[in-house]
Amino acid sequence: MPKKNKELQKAGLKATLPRIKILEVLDSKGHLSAEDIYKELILLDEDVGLATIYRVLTQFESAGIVIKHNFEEGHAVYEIVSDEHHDHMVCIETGKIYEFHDEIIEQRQAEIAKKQGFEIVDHNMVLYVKKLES
Amino acid sequence: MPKKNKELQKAGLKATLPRIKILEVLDSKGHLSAEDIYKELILLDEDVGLATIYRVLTQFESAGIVIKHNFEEGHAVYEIVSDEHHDHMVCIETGKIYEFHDEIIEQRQAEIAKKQGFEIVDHNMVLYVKKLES
DNA sequence: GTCCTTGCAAAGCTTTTGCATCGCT
DNA sequence: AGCGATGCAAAAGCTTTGCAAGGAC
Repeated sequence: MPKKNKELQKAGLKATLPRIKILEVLDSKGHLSAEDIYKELILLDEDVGLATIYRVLTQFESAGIVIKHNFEEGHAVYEIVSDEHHDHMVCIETGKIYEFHDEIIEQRQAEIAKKQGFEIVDHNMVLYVKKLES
Repeated sequence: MPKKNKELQKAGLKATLPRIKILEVLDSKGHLSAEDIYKELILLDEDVGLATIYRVLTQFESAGIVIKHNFEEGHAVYEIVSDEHHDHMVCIETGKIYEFHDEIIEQRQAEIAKKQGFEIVDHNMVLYVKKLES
């Protein structure tokens, strides 16, 4: 449990209650918007201001603790950075988010960039899908 | 030149001056935000309200005339739909947008979705790149 | 003439910021 | 104690909407 404190201190951030709670919620629930986290914390009887959540998420992003995604719903969603990179698949019927990783695609992307004289700094790939007829 | 009128009528939209002008600007300048188009039209001495541009772009999107992209700059950018699908590469140093298409990646994406019991409805792939050291 | 479109202003949403208070270390 | 962090409320984008006036067919 003091693991999260270490994580925060390593990033130069004081281990405050709001920050720890936000990390915990992200850990257990995955892909959330600032508002989602806000509501989640209210359910847990933790009174954290929405502004604080935005500030903390921005700091976490700079520290490399979370990634911010701009899927297309008019708001950003955040997730904890895991060891291995992955991309996302969003079901347009259920809104559920699935993760996947494909080395062949990653390699092609690097080649494509290189062919034009670039190197990849980051990338973003989202597949919008729906269940196949059964 | 009456080509744009036909295009609009086919979509069930009256061929009004604002709509024609917006199409022309998108045709010549590529990837633009609503604000970009607004400024561009002012330069051309065409007085079109920003709200109209948003409304027209939304209609164009529904009609399949333009695509809306949510890159990550806090605003959407639009481009005319071309015959062949393509993805984007954004240079983080210059902000320039490059287009590319890769059949191998497209196939992998379809396979990945299928393996999980889904079919792809749409997808979004953006590579953020920078120039290789020369 | 009818119905769709437009422009302006106002409202809506997500996100950011100012400032006094509070809380880690 | 000191300085960073928080909360509230206000402000700042981008985008949407209501409504009266204007334009296409």
